[in-house]
Amino acid sequence: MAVEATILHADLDAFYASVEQLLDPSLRGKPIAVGGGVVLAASYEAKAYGVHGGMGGHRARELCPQLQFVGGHFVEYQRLGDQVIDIMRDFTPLVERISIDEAFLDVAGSTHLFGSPPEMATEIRRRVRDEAGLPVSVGVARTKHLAKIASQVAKPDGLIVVDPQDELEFLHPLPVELIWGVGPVTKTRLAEKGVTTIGELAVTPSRSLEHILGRAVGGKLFSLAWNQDPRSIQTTHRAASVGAQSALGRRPISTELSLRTLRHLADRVATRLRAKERAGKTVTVRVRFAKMQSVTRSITLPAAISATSILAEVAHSLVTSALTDHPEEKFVTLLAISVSQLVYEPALQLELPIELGDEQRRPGTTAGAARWALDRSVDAVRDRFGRKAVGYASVSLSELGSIPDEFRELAEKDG
DNA sequence: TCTGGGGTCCTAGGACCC
DNA sequence: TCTGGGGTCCTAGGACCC
Repeated sequence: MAVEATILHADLDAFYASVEQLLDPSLRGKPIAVGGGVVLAASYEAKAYGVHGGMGGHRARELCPQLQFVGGHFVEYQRLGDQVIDIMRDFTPLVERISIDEAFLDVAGSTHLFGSPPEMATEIRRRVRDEAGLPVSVGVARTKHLAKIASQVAKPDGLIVVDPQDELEFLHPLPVELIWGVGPVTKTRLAEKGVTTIGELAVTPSRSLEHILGRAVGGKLFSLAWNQDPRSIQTTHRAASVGAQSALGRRPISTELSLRTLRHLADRVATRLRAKERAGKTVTVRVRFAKMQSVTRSITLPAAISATSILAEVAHSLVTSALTDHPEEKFVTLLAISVSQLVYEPALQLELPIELGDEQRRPGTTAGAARWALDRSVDAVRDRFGRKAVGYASVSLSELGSIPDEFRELAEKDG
């Protein structure tokens, strides 16, 4: 029996920029960039000038003087992203969302309802265009890996179906960097060996690839070059870590800056942990110095934590250790906190309001539990009255960086 | 190309245990 | 006490993804 291509990969085109052009018709057809200091997303008109996500705003203006920078409508991004995913769920429950604007679908079980996979892909594209007003590219293939490559090749606003008997004909002429997992470093290492296409990769002995790239990467790339991809659609996933970071420009190292920034980051991370009813045992900090080189320090604690103040203290001690090891560094350009080794930690039912003093006086209550209880009460207040209602420290965002918090919640980098 | 934020996975050495 | 082999956890770094 013939194997069918039933995996779809759908990817909204230049998502943030497309939303801005949808909301403001005067921006349509023009080169625009979402962001400011850094380009978070560029419209296809801007990409034609070489502008792409992650690029500094200054450089982008050099490439495209008439480039128009627009602010972000973050609530709209989330709403439209959700709406598009909901359209996909009308075709199958087997939807794996991998970011705000991208998802895999397995439609093997719904062909009797909606027709062939290419017909479903066409209908999804039509509905996303009609109902959400956005262009979306779709790849259809037998494996996730190939479906994703097909959607990238289909961009912008296209559809590519790879029949199972044509897989290698489609795959082998393409450049290696289209493979998921091949970035600039791997691309360069392969190019040094004369390998630039997936077909050339496929005929390179896998032992040789493992020697150049390491066992895992080499073996994986060899398999993917022959379209061996056993991954299935995963409809649920739980995060393995929760983190936050803050770019600082170029600041002289000081305890004051470290404490204030870490307090803010710890608050962000711990609040999200508690919202997920998670706590973590391992705390990792990253310190980036001038010239962009960074070091990490981590510690695994005997118990999982989710309290803001404990996290801030642990992070501070780790950062201090990193700075002590690098006395030659005079500037820090970024600080980051991440918590991993997560465990489930259900929220206790607490009576509000909580008096911290009472908690501490209660027999058998540790200081850690008291702080945790304080954190929970702060969460509750914020739920009701908004984030700004309660703050641990008077750290304003303008002091920490130019990117508003809403940007931090949504990660997209295209181009 | 002078760089924002949130993640995943892999490697490698050392500690520690059996 | 010149001494093997395997497994697991911890830590630090790096490549990559969206």
